[in-house]
Amino acid sequence: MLDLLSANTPSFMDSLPERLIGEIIRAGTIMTYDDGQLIHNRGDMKRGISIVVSGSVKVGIYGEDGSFVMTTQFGPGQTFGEFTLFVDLPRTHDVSASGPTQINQISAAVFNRLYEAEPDIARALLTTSLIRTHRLLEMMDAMRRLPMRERVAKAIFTLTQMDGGLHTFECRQSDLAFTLGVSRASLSTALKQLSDIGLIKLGYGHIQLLDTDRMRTWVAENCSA
Amino acid sequence: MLDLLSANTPSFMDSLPERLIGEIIRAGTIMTYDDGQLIHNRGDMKRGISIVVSGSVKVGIYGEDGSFVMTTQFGPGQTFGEFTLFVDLPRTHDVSASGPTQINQISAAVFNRLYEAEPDIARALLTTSLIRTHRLLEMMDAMRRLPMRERVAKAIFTLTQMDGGLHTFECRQSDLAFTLGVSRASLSTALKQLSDIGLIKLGYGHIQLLDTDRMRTWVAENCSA
DNA sequence: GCATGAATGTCCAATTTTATACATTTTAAG
DNA sequence: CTTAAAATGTATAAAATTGGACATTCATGC
Repeated sequence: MLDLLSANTPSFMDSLPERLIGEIIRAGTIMTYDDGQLIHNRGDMKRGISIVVSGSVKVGIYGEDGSFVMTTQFGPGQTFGEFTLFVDLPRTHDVSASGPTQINQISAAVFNRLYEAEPDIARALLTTSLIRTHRLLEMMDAMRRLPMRERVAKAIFTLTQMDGGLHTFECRQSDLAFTLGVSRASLSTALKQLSDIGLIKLGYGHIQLLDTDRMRTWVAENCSA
Repeated sequence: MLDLLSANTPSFMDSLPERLIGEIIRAGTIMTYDDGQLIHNRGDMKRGISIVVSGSVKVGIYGEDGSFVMTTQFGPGQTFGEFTLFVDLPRTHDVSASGPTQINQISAAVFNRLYEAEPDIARALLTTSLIRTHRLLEMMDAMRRLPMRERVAKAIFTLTQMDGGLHTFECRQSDLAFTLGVSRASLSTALKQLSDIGLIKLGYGHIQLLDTDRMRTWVAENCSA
């Protein structure tokens, strides 16, 4: 799954103390969605927090023309929509199921009771929220400051860091382009360049990181200062 | 101040219950900085939370060539660096004082004691963090999906929403361009277009929103779907 | 092993954005 | 009123990115 926003970090459910996990599960209703089915609409004001139980969701925005710009994808244990509980703002994204998916939907009223009684819920949400902000800031600065090649290298590095240093990851270039919000043509060119430098090896349906340390060094040198 | 990240929203200190304000102030050390003085460096791992007491700070990233891409500017009551307390990640940005500025610097050790004892601190941080994430997502999607003109309109609308519907705001086009991370030439063109549509009126050192409602409608129609 | 659909590599023209430069307008100081 | 500095408006060429097209390569089922 191409989840740049929370890859390689503990989810909300992971961050919760044991005793609260059951509480949270009991607090909501498990809803089932088919592949592609809409879960939330951008602009909605309805309040409530959603937690992925199984499957995954795509988070992004549909254009009038039906185009979809994806921001991230969330898997089991991750939450979305939590800001609706604390701030009176419309939802920023359309969320739909990617494959058969179960979501634990907790209403604002029920969640707030738990939230007030159990400080550790705020602490767990805070940790995941801060990590997301950190990632978002990194992504945004990459978009603004870095040329395509560097941006792509950084994204690949981030993605391969999950699963504790997996060296090859499965993904079609079109999916990666979609996740990064760039055209497949540009991505292909950038990947070719990284391949020429010897940082990665391109395959059919997968990308191989040749040398994690060299990549780390290269990203540090070319993407930070 | 051109603060797209938290304009028109309560700061951390605002969100804190009365009785904790004094605690937070006593927990840290007030540091004084001159205009332009560096407060934190991107890449630093040193832990601690910083709260603006007076003045303001510019948050962004310096390029090797000395260029600076600003992400946001924070004023009194707002925090930065809080993620270093919960996550072992390097700082994402360079932070420097904008004008004479006082910062309340609280060490990780001291802050954590308060944080564990007082759940309302986590709750206050969570609220501001979620608002920032919301803004960041909106900004990022604007960058990816919207043409310059729409992006600029949206930014102006966001900025004029503070102070409860101020209709004119002081700023040089070069500053606004800087904040939005675009060239002054592009911004100028976009502003001209918005002016031609009749949404804004351009002045020397200020921009006037002619009709808040029309602008709201226009932004809703052109920037959302 | 062959056929077929899927995925990749690459080219081009069109578009967007930038950097740079310079003319014009506005402000404020003398 | 004059003048200089500051800010804005605008033109041009260069650069980056995209969308579309198409040939090539790969994987898989038959």
